[in-house]
Amino acid sequence: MKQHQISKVWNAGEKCEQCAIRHLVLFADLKKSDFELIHRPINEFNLPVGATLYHPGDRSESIYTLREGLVKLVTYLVDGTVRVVRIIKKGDVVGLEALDGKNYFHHAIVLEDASFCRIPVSQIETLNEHSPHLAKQLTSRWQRVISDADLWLSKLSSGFAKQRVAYLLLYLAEDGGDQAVYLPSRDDMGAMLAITTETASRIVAALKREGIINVVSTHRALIDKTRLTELCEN
Amino acid sequence: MKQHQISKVWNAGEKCEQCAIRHLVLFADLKKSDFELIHRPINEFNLPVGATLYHPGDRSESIYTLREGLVKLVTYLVDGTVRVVRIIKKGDVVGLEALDGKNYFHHAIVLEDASFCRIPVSQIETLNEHSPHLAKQLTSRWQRVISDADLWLSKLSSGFAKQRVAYLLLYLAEDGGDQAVYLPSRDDMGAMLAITTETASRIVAALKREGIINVVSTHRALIDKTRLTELCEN
DNA sequence: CGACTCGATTGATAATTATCAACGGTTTGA
DNA sequence: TCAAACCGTTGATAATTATCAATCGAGTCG
Repeated sequence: MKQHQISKVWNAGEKCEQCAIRHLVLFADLKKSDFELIHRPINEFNLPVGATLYHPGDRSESIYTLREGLVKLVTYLVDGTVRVVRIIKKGDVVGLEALDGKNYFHHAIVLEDASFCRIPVSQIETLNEHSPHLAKQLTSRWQRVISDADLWLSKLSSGFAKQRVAYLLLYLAEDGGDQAVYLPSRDDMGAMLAITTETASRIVAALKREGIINVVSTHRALIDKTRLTELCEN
Repeated sequence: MKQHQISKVWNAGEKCEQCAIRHLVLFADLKKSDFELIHRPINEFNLPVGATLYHPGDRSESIYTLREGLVKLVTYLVDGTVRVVRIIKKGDVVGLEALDGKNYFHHAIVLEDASFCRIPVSQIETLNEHSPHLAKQLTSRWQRVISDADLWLSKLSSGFAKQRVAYLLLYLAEDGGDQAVYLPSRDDMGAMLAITTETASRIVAALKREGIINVVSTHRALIDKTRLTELCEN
């Protein structure tokens, strides 16, 4: 049975195509014998919108890759204010602090039905001793988190509210082609951009009136990237 | 001669005490024979206030540890706005993006006379094959950068300007004991906190009047941590 | 020494955003 | 089906911050 399951993962090219594990080159470079070793304790699971993957302070023994869906990382300030400090997109890794032996820092909350792959830290450590490729990929993951954080600091947390909203939408649209973008609740937008719910709402409403964004469902909208980009620049 | 120099570094406990390399455990765990291999190409150098360590886009072949001094990492937005996205303190590592084969992302500008230790990426890679301790330390460094970024996002980029200033001063005072804190120019404060120079100036001036901060030299001030903490909370 | 420059400060005013409040539409559940 | 809850929107007003402009003080240079 286990053998069957492992083979399934091995062959599950479709899902793994988007899986961060795939990009971590764990799959590409290891022999099939290693493969069993890797994948046995790794498991996949789903969480619905609103669910919590972990809370701050939770003991961390795994990192997670997001196969599908969207997740926000949330911090509460002493005065009760909520701040979303990061968005985890499909293919991203969450909970990297586990690799440093730290407890989780944030609330990780599902924004869109999510599918995760849980990877025990012990597994990563074992693999690190076998292959240098994993280390390279981890480096790259860390780096991505950092440059993302820089972007949030520079573009999503300064300037006029309207520009921030524009940047946010463009950010959410990244590597999503021309598909409809995830449109956060106005509350979440506020928490992401350090503005109030009302301000976020006003701006989104205005953008809708101007035809720059077109809501197609509760949390999906088509956006005019060109005009949004213009908004950012002036 | 070279032998002499190497021995000098080997024995230079005083400076290395504060050096990130020390914390990276390169020194602690390696044999003296390895040590030569490590330290030959590593060199130390100084830069004065205002100097630039690197520009964005510069080809990166080294990471740097800051032995002494203070450095800011700066980004320019498309509209010309300047944003300081990070402060590098004594013992911190700068330019980690080099390990991911990326060009540098920011302007790294010296705020207080700085002493750096340049470590070629190739050296890191070589060492990584020898010792798992280095990898651990690198993980830890990355983690620190990320949690710092989270702090900047949550505390230094939201809330009222006065609170942000208070947080900034407390942040700069971290692990500095009761010594005088580095007091940035009002321009830099603005760029760090996403407020204008004038607002920063008004707030600093007010804090001085209230006796919460006491300027002892151009860029040094004594601060009342207790009262600053209170400011953050209400 | 005096003119000059630079950074900090302050004032007056405008712009932006927050706050408080109300309303409409949708969904949920009794 | 109706009430309740929730979310988004909008209005009116207050608070905060930005902007434009001027002044002050320290330090520099001819």
